[in-house]
Amino acid sequence: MAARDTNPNFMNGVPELLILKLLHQQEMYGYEIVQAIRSRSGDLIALGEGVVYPVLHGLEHDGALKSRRKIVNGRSRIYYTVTAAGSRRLAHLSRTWTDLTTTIQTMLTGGLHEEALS
Amino acid sequence: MAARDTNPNFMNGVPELLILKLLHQQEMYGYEIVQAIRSRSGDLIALGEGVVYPVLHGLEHDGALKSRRKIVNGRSRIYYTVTAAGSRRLAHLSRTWTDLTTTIQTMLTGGLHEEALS
DNA sequence: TGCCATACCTTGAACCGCGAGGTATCATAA
DNA sequence: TTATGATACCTCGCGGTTCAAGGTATGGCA
Repeated sequence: MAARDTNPNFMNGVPELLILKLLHQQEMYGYEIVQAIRSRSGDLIALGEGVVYPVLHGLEHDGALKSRRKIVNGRSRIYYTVTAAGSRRLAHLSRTWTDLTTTIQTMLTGGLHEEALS
Repeated sequence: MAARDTNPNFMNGVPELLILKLLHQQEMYGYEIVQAIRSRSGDLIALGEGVVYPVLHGLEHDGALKSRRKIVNGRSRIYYTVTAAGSRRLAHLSRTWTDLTTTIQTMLTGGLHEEALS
């Protein structure tokens, strides 16, 4: 429910971004997402369940995800998939994020139109 | 005063990072920093004074910056420079930030499946 | 005189991510 | 049998950051 109109509140939506991306690649359930993010990032990013589940619920509430219950090995899992709206949201978030980080990275390395530095 | 031991709290410290970087390049004062960030980022990043000044004070309090008052054209300015501790802090932050964003970018593009469009 | 740019500052609220805690089932080990 | 750990879901409240909005004061200009 953010929608900051000035800055995109910087990197706040990273969990949402990663979750949307994963689900865009394949159907997954919450607990699986927690571990997938951890392992695919080489343990650099470790989102707790207290982060992932609320994001999942929020995205579903916004119509970006849809879910279905499935029983596997006697365990109940809730699988999520990305809707068309979710895909759009992912594309938009992804682009914003890339623009922002690219800009920052440039400021960190290049600095500006002045390279007389060592 | 953060010092998240798990995740580096993602991108929270971006204002601090940018400010340290600018001051590492040259001595500047608060009002100037606000405009420098705005212009050098092509208006993509617009930090308000309510963000910049507190960060400046916090960094000085932590010994990462030192300041001196200077009168220019009858106007009082507080110029900040980076201390040795500040340089270390910048190096550390910068590295952490780059690692993190690189990882995320890889997760975003590494999918290598079908690609929708813009 | 009035207005805008400069230049500093603080405050309150909003927001987000986080850890801690809670429930329940299944597999394995003691 | 019991107990421990992994699986799998969930919520609550704290804390840290950012933000807009507001406040003070001076200088330049019309």
